[in-house]
Amino acid sequence: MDVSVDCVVFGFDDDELKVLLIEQKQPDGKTIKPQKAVPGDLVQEDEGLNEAAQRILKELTSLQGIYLKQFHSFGDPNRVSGLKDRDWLRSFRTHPERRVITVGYYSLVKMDDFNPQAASFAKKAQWVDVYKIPYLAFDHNEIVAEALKVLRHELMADHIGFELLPEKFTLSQLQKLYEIILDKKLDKRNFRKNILRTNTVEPLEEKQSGVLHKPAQLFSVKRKNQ
Amino acid sequence: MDVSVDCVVFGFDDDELKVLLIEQKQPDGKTIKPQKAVPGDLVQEDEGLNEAAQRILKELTSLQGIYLKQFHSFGDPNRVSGLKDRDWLRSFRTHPERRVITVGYYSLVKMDDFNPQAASFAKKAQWVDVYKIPYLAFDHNEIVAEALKVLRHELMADHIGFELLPEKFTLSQLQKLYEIILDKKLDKRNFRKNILRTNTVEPLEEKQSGVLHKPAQLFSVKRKNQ
DNA sequence: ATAGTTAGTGTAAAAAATACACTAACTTGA
DNA sequence: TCAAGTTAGTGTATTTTTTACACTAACTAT
Repeated sequence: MDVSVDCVVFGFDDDELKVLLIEQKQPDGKTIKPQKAVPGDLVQEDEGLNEAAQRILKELTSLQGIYLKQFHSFGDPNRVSGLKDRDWLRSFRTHPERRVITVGYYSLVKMDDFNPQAASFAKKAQWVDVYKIPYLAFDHNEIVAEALKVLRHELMADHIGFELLPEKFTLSQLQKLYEIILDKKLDKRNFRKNILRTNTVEPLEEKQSGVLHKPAQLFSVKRKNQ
Repeated sequence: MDVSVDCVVFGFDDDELKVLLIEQKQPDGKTIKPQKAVPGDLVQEDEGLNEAAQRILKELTSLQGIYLKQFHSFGDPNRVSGLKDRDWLRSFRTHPERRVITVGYYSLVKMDDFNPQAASFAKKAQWVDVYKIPYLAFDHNEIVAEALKVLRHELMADHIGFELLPEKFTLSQLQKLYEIILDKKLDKRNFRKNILRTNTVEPLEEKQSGVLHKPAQLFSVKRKNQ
C-alpha cells in the first residue's frame, strides 16, 4: 500500500478564488489526454507527512515555505484505479497497480507572492477558478471540494483570510475576499465591525491612490508583538 | 509502507469519561511488559478506511455498529519504531520493521450499551478514565489527546453528547457529562436554556424514582421527524 | 462644475450570553 | 410524622453580540 499527500493550494487575485492545479505530463510516446490534478505524490520512506507535503508541492510547482494544513485522508480502495488514470500511473509510478491512500493538505496563499513553475511530472502549473474546476485525475474533485468546505469553516472561525491579500489591502478587498470564498454577500458595516474587533489588522499611514473614487484606507496584518 | 487505523472510543458512565483501551497480548514465550493501546490495526488491501475502522474495532473489542469519525492522520516516520514496541511488532506483524501511517478515528458511545470483549491480539479490553491514561504503545497518547481536543470541539459545536447517556436521562446528567468532557463547571440555569433552545431533547412522561431527593424529569433525544 | 464611483460611518432592535439564589419534592431516620 | 439531607427546577436583570439599514465624503474624468 502506498501513501501520498495531495496539496490543495488556494490563491486569491482580487476577483476570484483559485486553486493551484498541475497538468500531468503525458507518458512518453503516448498521446492520452493530459489530465489536471492537485499537486500530490507518494510519501517517501523517511519523511513525515507535513514534510512530504512541503517537498511535493515544491517539486511540482516550486512553491515553497507555505503553511500547509492537514485536513482529511482519503482511502477508497479504488481511488486511483480508474481507467482514466491507468496510463499515467504506469508511466510515472514504480508500482502503478498499488492502492494509494492519500492525506489531504490545504493552504492559502497570496497569488502575487508565488509564481508556480511546473517541474517533475507536472507539465504545467496554473491557477484555476475554484468554481470552474474541470474533471480532475483520481478523486481530486472530491478532495478539492472537501478542502473548500474546511477552508470556509476555518475562514470564519480563525480569520485566516489575510494570507490571500497583498501586504497592504483595503477592508473592501478583504470583504470581497470573504464574499468570494464564502460565496455570499456580507454587510459592509457589520463586516468592518467584526474584523476590527478581532484586532488582527491595523491601518497604515497610507491611502489608495490612482482610483477613480474616494481612496480607501490601507491596512496590514497586525504583527503579534506590537 | 503500511496504513493502519486507530479508534479512540469514548464512553461515559455517570461519573467519568473513559476511553476504550486494549491490552496487547504478549508475544509467545516472551515476558515483556504488556502494553495498553487504543484498538487499531492495519488496513486491508480491499477495504476503505471507514470500513477498516469498523472491522478493526469489532475484531479487537467486539464493539459493532458504532459511528466512527475520522479526525486526523499521524505519520511520523518513527511512530512505531520505538524500542518499547519492537517485540510486539515482531510477534504480531508480518512486516514488523515497516513504517506505519495511521488514520485516527474517534467515537462516542454509551458504556451501558457496549460490553467490550477482547479478541485477536487484544488480551483485555477495558474502559480507562480519560484523565488517568497510562503510557501507551506507539504514539497512542498523542492520538488520544488529539481525539479529546476534537471531541470537545464537536461537543460544543454539534451537541453530540447524547450518545454518551442512557436513552432516558435527566438534564443534570447531561450537564455533568458536559462538565466532565469539558473539564469545567457550567451554570445550571444557563445550561438548561442552551440545551432546550437547541430543540434536540424532549421531556418524557416519566420521572426519576428511587432517588433520595426531588426526582428529576427524564428526557430523551428528539427523533428527527417528530 | 458635474457625473460616476467606491469609502466610510452610527444606531436602534433583537438575540444570545452571563451572573446569580431561592423554593420544591423526594427519602431516610429519629 | 417531622426534621434533615439532597438534588431539581425556575426567572430576571445586565451585558454582549448580531443584525438590519442609508447617507455623506473624496477622489477621477470629462
